[in-house]
Amino acid sequence: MKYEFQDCIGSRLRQMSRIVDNMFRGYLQDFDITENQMTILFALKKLGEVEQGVVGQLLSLERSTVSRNISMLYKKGYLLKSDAYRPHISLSPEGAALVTKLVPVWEDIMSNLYDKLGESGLAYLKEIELKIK
Amino acid sequence: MKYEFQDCIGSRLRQMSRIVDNMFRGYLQDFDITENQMTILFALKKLGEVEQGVVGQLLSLERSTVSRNISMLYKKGYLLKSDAYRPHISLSPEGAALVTKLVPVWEDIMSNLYDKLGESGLAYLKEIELKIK
DNA sequence: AATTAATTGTTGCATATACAACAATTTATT
DNA sequence: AATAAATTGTTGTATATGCAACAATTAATT
Repeated sequence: MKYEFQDCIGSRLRQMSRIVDNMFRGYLQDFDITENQMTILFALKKLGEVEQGVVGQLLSLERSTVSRNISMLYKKGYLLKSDAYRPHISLSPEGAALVTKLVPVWEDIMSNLYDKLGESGLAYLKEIELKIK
Repeated sequence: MKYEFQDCIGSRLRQMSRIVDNMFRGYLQDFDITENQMTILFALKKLGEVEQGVVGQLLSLERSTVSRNISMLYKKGYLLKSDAYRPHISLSPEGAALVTKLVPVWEDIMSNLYDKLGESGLAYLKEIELKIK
């Protein structure tokens, strides 16, 4: 056997993701949203007005997943949606306001993670990301 | 703003995990289990006979998640379970046989990922893992 | 222009995950 | 030994994810 079970890259990425997500959740306790939803709001802040598929493309999320995530954020009032078959979505004023409120919290999380990872850790992460994508 | 949204470590780890999990799923199409379930079977192969909490500890999984994951694998017949309140669980003969069948497939996946990541990528991953845990 | 093909979004179904509340058991205290 | 405290497992609820099948629309062919 070339590798040991504990080397499994899939398992380890999943675990790291869980650990970091747990940390995010701790910081987001007082907010109406989850870490995934925050990611989508941040993405839309950058993207502006787009078809929802663009979000999936950017985040490697399956169509159906995007559909439901968007739907939830829409129900919460954070999104605008044109009423075509493929509606363009964008942040509502409430969504934009929430992003503004979230940014400092997110920066705290990032600082916390930076303390753990260091400059080299960030560079390593970017390397791995490039190679995997 | 110190960081850009696309630098978000949580979001990026989640995405990398999704991408790699998708790849795993492709390889596991002909098997009766998911990539998560495979991880647990592999863990039990190493652990032997343990309380299920040990699995959660090892993989950073919440109690309730472990409970349900174990329950599913048990229903599939891959686990043995003593009938105490905190039963000791272990691989059943079927589970052990499945692990044996899975190993070469898993090695293929690992090779594939190794081709992408290289020796340095693996080292980077380990570094990040150490720093985050 | 009409038909065919491809794309995009939604819904049903299954698994994965965490939190909260609870139940059962084990460990500590007195 | 009896009671209190801590630990462990389960179940209800909510979100996250992907696949398959379908519907609606758009793009391509003829």
